[in-house]
Amino acid sequence: MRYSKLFPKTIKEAPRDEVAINAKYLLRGGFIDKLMAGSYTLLPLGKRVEQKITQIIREEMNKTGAQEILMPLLHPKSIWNETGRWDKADEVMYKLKKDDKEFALSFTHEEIFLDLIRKHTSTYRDFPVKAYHFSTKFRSELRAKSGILRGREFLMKDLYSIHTSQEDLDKYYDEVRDAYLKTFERVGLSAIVAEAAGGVFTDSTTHEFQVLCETGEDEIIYCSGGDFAQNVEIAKVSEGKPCDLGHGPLKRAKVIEVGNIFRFGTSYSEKMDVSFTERSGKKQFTYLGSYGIGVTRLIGTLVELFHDDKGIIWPKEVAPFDVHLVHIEDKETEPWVRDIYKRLADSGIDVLWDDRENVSAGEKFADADLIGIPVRLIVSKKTGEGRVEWKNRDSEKTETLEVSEALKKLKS
RNA sequence: CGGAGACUAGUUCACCGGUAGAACGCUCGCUUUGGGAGCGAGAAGCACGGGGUUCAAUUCCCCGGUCUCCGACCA
Repeated sequence: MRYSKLFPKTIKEAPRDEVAINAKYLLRGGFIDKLMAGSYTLLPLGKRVEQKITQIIREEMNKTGAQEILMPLLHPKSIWNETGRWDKADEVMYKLKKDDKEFALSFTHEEIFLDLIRKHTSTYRDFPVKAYHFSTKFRSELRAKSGILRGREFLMKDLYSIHTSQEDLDKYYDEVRDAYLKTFERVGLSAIVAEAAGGVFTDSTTHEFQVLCETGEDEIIYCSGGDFAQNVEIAKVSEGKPCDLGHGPLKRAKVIEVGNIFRFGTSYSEKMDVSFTERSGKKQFTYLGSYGIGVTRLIGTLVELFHDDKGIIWPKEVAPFDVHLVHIEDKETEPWVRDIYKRLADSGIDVLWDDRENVSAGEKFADADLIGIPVRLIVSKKTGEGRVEWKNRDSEKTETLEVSEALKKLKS
């Protein structure tokens, strides 16, 4: 991709009042655009990061046997009345009325998934079913804030699973838990699984995936040995107490919640009459689980965690491009950079080539730092024909390499 | 929804009771090219909306809107 063609360009100054680091850098870098508080467009760069994350999640979900679907966002009032959540979740739901019919914009999909299941299953042989989708969630937050971390409309991956027994649900629940940890690890985050309350979703205890971050809104009490973590909202112990397994005192820390998993048992199935015929011929209610990962929030979290005073430092796995190729303008060197770009692209490397003319070297460096692609390659008179200067975004060290060496290094 | 701050050029800001300035960005020309380049020329704003005070309001006052922060709230 030629940077000269990329829409839009970076912005030198962040909007005046913006405080959240993720908002500042994502807006300045041209990853997102704000329509209103809590409502953002993912621009091409942001969309690329989202696609990288989405693909990782998809791979991990598929490994658990889940299948990808896409459920609607506009829901009739009737389906929400079946579980009583039309009234119970009134605060978070966006509701609309048109020609005397009432609708809600989706803030979750348990009801929709259960409706699917009751229409398309009948016997125990049809279970379990595991389906997920990536789609927008609408939540009427009292106050949208912290940039992309708390929007009124955001992208989420939600997975639903339905089983014929609590044991089967529990087994899959643990599987998803591991898949989530793997997913977060792959995008560059180390998540802590914490016990929490279920809010409008369930009265039973749930698990949240929390990432340590000073700017987070949640707080957990946890053991650094990894055997205990609870959201402070339900924690019955306090920091400083020794943990049971002797890993030293419990700590209290600010965190960002990037995912969560719920076990509903038969509570929703009973209300919606989602049942199956078991071997004996008897009718039984099904067991529901639901599991979410906030995709847009994940992008914001990565920026909060991985940046310096010049810009973003994307983990390799989710960076919008593999390489930021910077050409320091010079007629003589133009064929060199053209050739190098082609060689990189032909080897399947995603390259953002800053081909702008009449833009100083300093400005190109500053933009490269802001955008945060992990590897910066420079082509100039100084590097020489067929050679590039390699610099990792997270280091000050540079080295000049033959293109073939750089290619080898990129492939490894 | 309560509290605080803000709203003036594309952006960041300044000024001011007498209808507006800078920087950056943008356009054109020349010159430049290893950390946000230089010179010259140019385009660009009825000052968030509405009301009030005043001879005169972008400026003071009131109402509304929007944004940011704090709080309450929260998969």
